[in-house]
Formats: sequence, structure tokens, C-alpha cells
Amino acid sequence: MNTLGYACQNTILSERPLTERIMMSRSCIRRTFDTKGLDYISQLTLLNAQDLIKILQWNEEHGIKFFRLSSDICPWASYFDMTDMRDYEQIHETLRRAGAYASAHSHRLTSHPGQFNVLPSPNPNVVERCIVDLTIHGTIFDWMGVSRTPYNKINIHLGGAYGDKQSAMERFCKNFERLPDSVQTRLTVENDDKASMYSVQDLYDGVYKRIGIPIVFDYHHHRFCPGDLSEREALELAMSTWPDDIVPVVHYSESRRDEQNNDKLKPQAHSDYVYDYIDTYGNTVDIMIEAKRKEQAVFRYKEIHHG
DNA sequence: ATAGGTCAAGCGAGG
DNA sequence: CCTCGCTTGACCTAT
Repeated sequence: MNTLGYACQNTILSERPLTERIMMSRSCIRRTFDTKGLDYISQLTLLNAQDLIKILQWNEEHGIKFFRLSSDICPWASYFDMTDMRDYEQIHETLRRAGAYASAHSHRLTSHPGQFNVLPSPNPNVVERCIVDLTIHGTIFDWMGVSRTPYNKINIHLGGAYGDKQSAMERFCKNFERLPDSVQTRLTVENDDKASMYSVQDLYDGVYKRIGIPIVFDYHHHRFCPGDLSEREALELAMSTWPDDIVPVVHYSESRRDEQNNDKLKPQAHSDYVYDYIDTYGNTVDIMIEAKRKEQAVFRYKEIHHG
């Protein structure tokens, strides 16, 4: 059986009453950041880091060993130096303990920085902010002491095509060289969910062949942007880009439109649960389930398919 | 405690 | 031009 994981948030723990709530994505809006300042961010970050350990413990108790970190552990981090937070020492130590717990119990931790990270952008400011944000992800993984390999991936989309994918991929590969080692060693790219964007084959030819970083295969996205490859071919081409000693990650989700039987919903929107059998064609992969009901979707999948 | 409006960032699709 | 959808909705104010 392939390992199943979920992303960022645990519905059971985050839907508890406020005082008992456990979540790692406490954030705030700009206005609050401006009025309450860095000390408030520091408090939120410490709570998020402490809750990360609780979530990992919960995962261990429930047989889940694959989890994606929220990118909101430290809100607004691109606007200051994380070491300037009042609770920095305690935050760093808490994250170190979270990473040690994950390592001790063989939990795989990954990340997926937001859609605003567009490394091939023609706008230098966008590229600058992207480098800053990715670096934060690399730094947090370093603090946690997890591997500088795609086992602990920092996964992104290219984010823009600008009507010329080839040029955009060249800029991506060029800007990749500007990333710190903490990011370069962990970075992966994912196929897109629009026909005009990047298929697995595009990423293989335009990114993997040039800079050698692995491709994360997303089953759902592939339906919208298959190129000339079947599902199996795309999966196996993506798998071939991973180092031999690291199990590749794939993403799996289903369409909310089908689940809710509502034509008004976009087909790309994610369902609450996933129902179909995930065919890996006999390959071993770690499967990140992207569904609104998070860990409950993992449990239900295992029930349906006797995983 | 909850309902409803609001909220940093990029991009492309659809209306 | 506007809204949605994406990586993970969560925050904030009024009631």
C-alpha cells in the first residue's frame, strides 16, 4: 500500500472550541500586523509551531506518516527577519523538536508555497518576493533539521506561461540558480491544471533536463493538461525524475463539481472526499490527498478501498 | 459562539 | 472588467 498523507490542517483538531483548537496556520490580516506588530506575529508563530508537534503526534496515533506543512506557520515572514521575533529561540527549538519527532517516527514532511511564487515572472519584483518566500520555507525546514533533499520537498508550480512556455521555463531555470542551497536541494515542480500551462512532458523537457529537479505528478491536474501522455505515462515519466533512494510524491484530488453534482462549480475545485481507486500502476509513491476534509478524506479512502 | 464580510501576493480561464 | 480557483481558509467585527 502506498503511503497516504494530507495537507496543512487537521479538521478534527482545528474545529475544536477556540481554547482547545489545534492548528498550525494562525494568521492575521495586514492591518493587524501593522497595529499589533512583530510581537504578535511571534506569539502566533510559537503557537503554530507548538501545535505542529501536536498534529504530528495525532498523526502518529492515527497511522498517518505523511503531512504537508502550512505555509502560514510564520505569517508575514517575508516582511521581516524571523530571527528578530521576540520568541525566536523558543520557536526555533520547538520546530527543531517537531522535526526530530518527525524523523524519529519516520514521518515525511513537505511544503507547497503559494501561487504567488512565480519564479519565471518577467517582473523582477515578483521574482525577488518569490526568492524571499521560498527561502523562508527552506529556512524553516533547516531549523527542523529535516533533509536537504526532495524527500522534504518544497513544491511549486511555474505559475505563469505568458504565452511563451519555452522562454518562461528558461527564466525559471536561470532564476533557480539564485535560490539558496536550502531551497535548491528540495525544490520540485508540479504539472498544471490548464491546457495552456505546463504538462509533465513540458516540465521534463524544459526544467528536469536542464536543472534536474524532480516532478510531482498531480493526477487531477493531468486531466486538464495531459499533453500527449496517458496517465500512466505521465506518472512514470514524473517518477523517473526522482532520485532512486527517494519515494516520489504524487498529488491526488477529485472534482468538487462531480461530488456536489453542481455544474456551476469549476471542475478544478477540490471535493470534500475522494472516492475513486488511485491507480499507481504497481508503482510505489507517497500520495498527498488534496481534499477539503483533510485527514477525514484519508480515512474514508482507506475504508472504501480497504487500505 | 457564530454569521457574514473581508483579506498581501500572480496568473489564466470564463463570463 | 470581474470572479474564481489554486497551496492550507482564517481573521475581524457586530451581534
